[in-house]
Amino acid sequence: MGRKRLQEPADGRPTVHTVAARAGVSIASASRVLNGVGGSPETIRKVREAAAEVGYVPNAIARSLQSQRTGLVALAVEDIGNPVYVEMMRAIEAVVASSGRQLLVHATGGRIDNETALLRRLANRYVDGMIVSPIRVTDDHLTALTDSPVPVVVVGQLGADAPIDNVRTDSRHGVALAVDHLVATGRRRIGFVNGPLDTVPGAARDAGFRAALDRHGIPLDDELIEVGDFQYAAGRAATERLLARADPDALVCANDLIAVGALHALLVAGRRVPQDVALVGMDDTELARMMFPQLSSVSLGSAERGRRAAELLLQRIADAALPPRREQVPPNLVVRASSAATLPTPRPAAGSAGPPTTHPSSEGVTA
Amino acid sequence: MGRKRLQEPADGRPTVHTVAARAGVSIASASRVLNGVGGSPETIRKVREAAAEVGYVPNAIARSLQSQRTGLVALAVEDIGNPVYVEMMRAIEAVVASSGRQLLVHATGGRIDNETALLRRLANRYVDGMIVSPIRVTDDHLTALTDSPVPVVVVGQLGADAPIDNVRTDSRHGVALAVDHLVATGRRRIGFVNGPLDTVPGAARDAGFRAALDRHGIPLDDELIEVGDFQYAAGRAATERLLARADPDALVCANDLIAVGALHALLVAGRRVPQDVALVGMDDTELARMMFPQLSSVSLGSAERGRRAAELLLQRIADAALPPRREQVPPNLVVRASSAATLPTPRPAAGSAGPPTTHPSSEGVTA
DNA sequence: AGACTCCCCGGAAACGTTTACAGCTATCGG
DNA sequence: CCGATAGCTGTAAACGTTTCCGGGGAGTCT
Repeated sequence: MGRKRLQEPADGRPTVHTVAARAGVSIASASRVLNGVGGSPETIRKVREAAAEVGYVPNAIARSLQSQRTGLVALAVEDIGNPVYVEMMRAIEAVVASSGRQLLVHATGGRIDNETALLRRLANRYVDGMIVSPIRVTDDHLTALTDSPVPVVVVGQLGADAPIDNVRTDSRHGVALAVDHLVATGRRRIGFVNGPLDTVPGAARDAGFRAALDRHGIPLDDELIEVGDFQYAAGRAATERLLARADPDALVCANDLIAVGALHALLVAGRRVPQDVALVGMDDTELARMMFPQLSSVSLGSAERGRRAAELLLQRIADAALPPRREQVPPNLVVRASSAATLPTPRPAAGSAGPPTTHPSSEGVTA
Repeated sequence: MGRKRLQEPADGRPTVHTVAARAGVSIASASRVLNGVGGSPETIRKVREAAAEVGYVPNAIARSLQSQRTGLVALAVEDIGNPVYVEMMRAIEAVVASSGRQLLVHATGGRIDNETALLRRLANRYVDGMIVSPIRVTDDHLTALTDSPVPVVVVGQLGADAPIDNVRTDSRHGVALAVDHLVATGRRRIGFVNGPLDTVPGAARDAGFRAALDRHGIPLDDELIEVGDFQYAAGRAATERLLARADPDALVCANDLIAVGALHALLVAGRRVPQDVALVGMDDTELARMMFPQLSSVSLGSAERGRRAAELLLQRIADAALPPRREQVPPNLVVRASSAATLPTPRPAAGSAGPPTTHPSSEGVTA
């Protein structure tokens, strides 16, 4: 039994060679049995036995090299602490795990160079595919996306013509839902706390807010608009600035973190929510339900978008020849205590673009 | 120039063979140049040029197979939505990234089988090391940990004798800090909302609470103790149950999510915080600062523990022969508005185990 | 009984990289 | 002028797996 090459690595971990030698079969047979394809009952027994005895576990890297797939899928988001991404991640992880793959998470911090570097690194094939949710999109991004050698799915807006799988929502319309609701419940001095205007969601929400006010014939008051970034602290600070110069009776916030900051600022300033100021957040994360009062929020279907993105990605991994697809998840206003209709003269909604679907709030305000 | 094997893969992506052929050198020379080791000026030029022309990117998997390291580090935690793990993850990611590696995140959902499966899967070497923060520890765990073929660092308590790198805190003492503080500010009917007692942190915190009351000579009232799991909803429900049968003047919660749930329940029940009930959470996550009033919380140094764990792991990856180490991060009470001393007869702390270090709260209660 | 089919098995190639080894050239010192 | 040395280069092995292919044995059908 002359063996051609060293079969036992110095670190003593068993390989398929070890198992084969011990079972007295060829590595080909061993491999076949271990993969459950073929093998006579006798060899199956011998190989299984030998594998169990030496505690054989196949090496994932060697397998990947051979099969040209790693079983890994990456997700790149700006901020892993933002609950909206947590929800998205959970949904993605569920789909990815059910396909027997694992999820690799990158936090980009929203830095462009970081993101493109990540995309370019895809070329080394450490991962089978990637889901990315950029908040800023540059040309550099687009080229990196289009000539990525592994499948990429984008969550969020993208240039209309880019031939890249893409699942988006309509946050313009989302803001409109919020404004419609506030107007319908009698609010008129509606403020807006947004994220940076040079981000895709920031710009879309700004446009949505202006359009919605316009549609209701409410003149735009720049004093009622503030901008920070998409974080709690910025939301709170922005709201403090806004309150220092204006007196809103309602506030729309570009995401839930900002809304939580705004709530804090409002309460510190002695405003009652919703009696003095109604508050509507965006993303409808679990954070909205944790607050007191619970926050109304426009769901942008983050979990659903995540789920769809993961499915698109898996399909594309399975078949690279698929045409690029684009899916859209509609926004959906969830009304809770923070914008309950407590103004003296609430009027029924009129002329709003489609009746907002509302989930019943689990609780009202306890006065 | 007869070539021995097919050099151009069907998918047309360049390999080191492509580059070598194009540059007119051997693959060994090409590899050497691309790795920046050796090569004459002339070959360096030719190879660099050829690589640039074909857009060569080395294949990470093949490299891993050869070098026996993947450049990946895994983190397994129960719930990726819990802000305490987000903070820990951020710290770990920072360390890991600065070593040129990437972080792979697993959510175990606290299910034992899930966790041990993950540990056993390590045997296939898809990752260079792993940080795991189990909330339950079984014998199965321990054996899986000890005979893991790749380095593992545990964040959290572990059997005293287990020869595994381990960074822990003293949450018993953490609870004591909270109780001391509440007693010192005049509270006597101190309730406790804990997580499951069959988890390591749950058991430790329970023991800490009982010991602290005992130390202060306060009789234990089982009516004032409730148990849920470590989530917001459970904390809220548990607090509702507690309030239905008892009348605490303070509440210690086993983590911040529970504390947020408790705050919600208290406010819904019409109790003022901190005037009627003082509230102290645990973990000191950003959530504590987001609430109104801001929550006092016992920091267990999650970021610090994460950072240390990552460093231990990297060191062990570099040198497997290191003796097992154990590090400890002390808890630290941060007092904020939710437990401000507003009772009529606050007395100074006496006999408490070491003066609690307190960060000044960024704001008081606005009455 | 012979031919054909089916299945099982082992050798060897392949995935794409790094690297030990040996051969070669050129330079330098004696 | 010759031997040693240093530096570069190419061949080939190695990492651990899967899979193609050809050979052989057993079973079946004609």
